Amino acid sequence: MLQVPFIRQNKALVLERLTLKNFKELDLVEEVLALDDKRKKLTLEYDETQAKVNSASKEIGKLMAQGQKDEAESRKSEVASLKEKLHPINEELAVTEKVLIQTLSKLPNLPAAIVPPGKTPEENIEVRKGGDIPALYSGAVPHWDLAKKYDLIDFELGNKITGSGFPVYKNRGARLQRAMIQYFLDYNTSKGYIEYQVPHLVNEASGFGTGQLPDKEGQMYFVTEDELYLIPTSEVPLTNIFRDEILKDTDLPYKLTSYTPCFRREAGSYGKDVRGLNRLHQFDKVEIVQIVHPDKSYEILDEMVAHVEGLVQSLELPYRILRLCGGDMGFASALTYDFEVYSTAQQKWLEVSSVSNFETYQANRAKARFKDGAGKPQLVHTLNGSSLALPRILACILENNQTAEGIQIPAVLQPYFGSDKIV
RNA sequence: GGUGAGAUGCCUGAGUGGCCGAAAGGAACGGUUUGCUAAACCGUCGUACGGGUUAAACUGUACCGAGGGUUCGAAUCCCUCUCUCACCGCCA
Repeated sequence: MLQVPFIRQNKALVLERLTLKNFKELDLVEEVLALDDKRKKLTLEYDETQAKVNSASKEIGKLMAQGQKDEAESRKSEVASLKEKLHPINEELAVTEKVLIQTLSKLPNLPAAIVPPGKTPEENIEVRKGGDIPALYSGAVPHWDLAKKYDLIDFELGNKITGSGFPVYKNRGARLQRAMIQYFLDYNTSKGYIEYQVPHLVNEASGFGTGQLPDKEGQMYFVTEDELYLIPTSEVPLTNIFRDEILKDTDLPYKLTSYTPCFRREAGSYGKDVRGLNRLHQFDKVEIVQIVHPDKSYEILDEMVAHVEGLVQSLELPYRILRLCGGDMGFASALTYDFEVYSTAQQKWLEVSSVSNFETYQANRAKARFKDGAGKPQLVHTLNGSSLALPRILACILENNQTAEGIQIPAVLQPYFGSDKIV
């Protein structure tokens, strides 16, 4: 959530930045300010009336102790009339506060100064690229054919057990997935990230804290009976570890990593985008999260991008790093870099990581704070990134490394996989 | 799932209607003492939203798991919910 005092002091900037994010409901800004004014007015009114009640009550107590019953009774009736006023004020205040939060929640985060303008993925800016796109082997086929040929993934079996988008990995396909998880986690922990295993279902407060709720409700699977959501990414449980916490500034930054499956409904996706491993309802991902001092977050964002880049490079895959334009960014993000790897057999780039700085947007929703030098609570900045999402990496390894003799396994994965080739 | 007990500040823990935003101890932080460490001593040690101020000081309101109720007045009494613990049942 944006902070109301900030909106108040920087209204023009807020409107300009929201426009860059291709946000249309600009009237909401004015609405938020009006609601906040109303909230303040009602708060004052309530507090003043309640103060009168409190002091009268104290006096009644004294009068009773002194045996001045008549005087006490008259003060009682005075309090009663004050309380009649109090109830409606209180109710209106509660409604106003609720609507304020609801309205404020509809405003996305403001894009950082260096976010390029644009509405579509075509307008993202390529900031770096690396690796060579290999010449296409003459007998090359897409990964879904390779998966069948080498008996690595059974898509039909997933259809039977659950539905489309829930593939079954088997044999060396399953082994390769496990090898990647292991390697990615080891890579992250070697750079100071603390490994976590977190719940795969979260409550509503957690969904709100990271910005998935209420807006992206349809993206998450919901377990009605227990009112829990299946996580769309481990960002949600990891970041919510810090919800309603006041941290010590000397403990910052917190660096966390976790492997979890991720569940996404992907309602409305269809066609060739969902072929094979390209877009799934359940997939595996290793995530990195940092909780940092506001002064350091952009420096740390760069550090995280470099961290993920090192991981992609070690897999020897052709990649590019994009700075997302305003219109392509996520709701809660202030600046996002996407990593894409090139799938030779499909001849297209596939997103395998998204690294973002949320500044105080999530922290304000989750009330994640630290005590600054003066001992005052201040919102932290939160960042996260995939390191990495597995299915598309798997697709690219299979497609790019295929030869007539089989599929070559990247050197860094071989110790985990137990072999250098799939034949 | 059943039965019983409980939920107070960073922690332990007192508080059963007004003097309680909350005793006491511990931890932590700052300082004094000390050759260093330890000990001792002094001080600080909630959050949110308002008012106020250049900023402070100061000040109002709320919060003792959450929500509601009784009362002039609630941490304290009542109701509902959530969670925790113990025992039983079931079970990886």
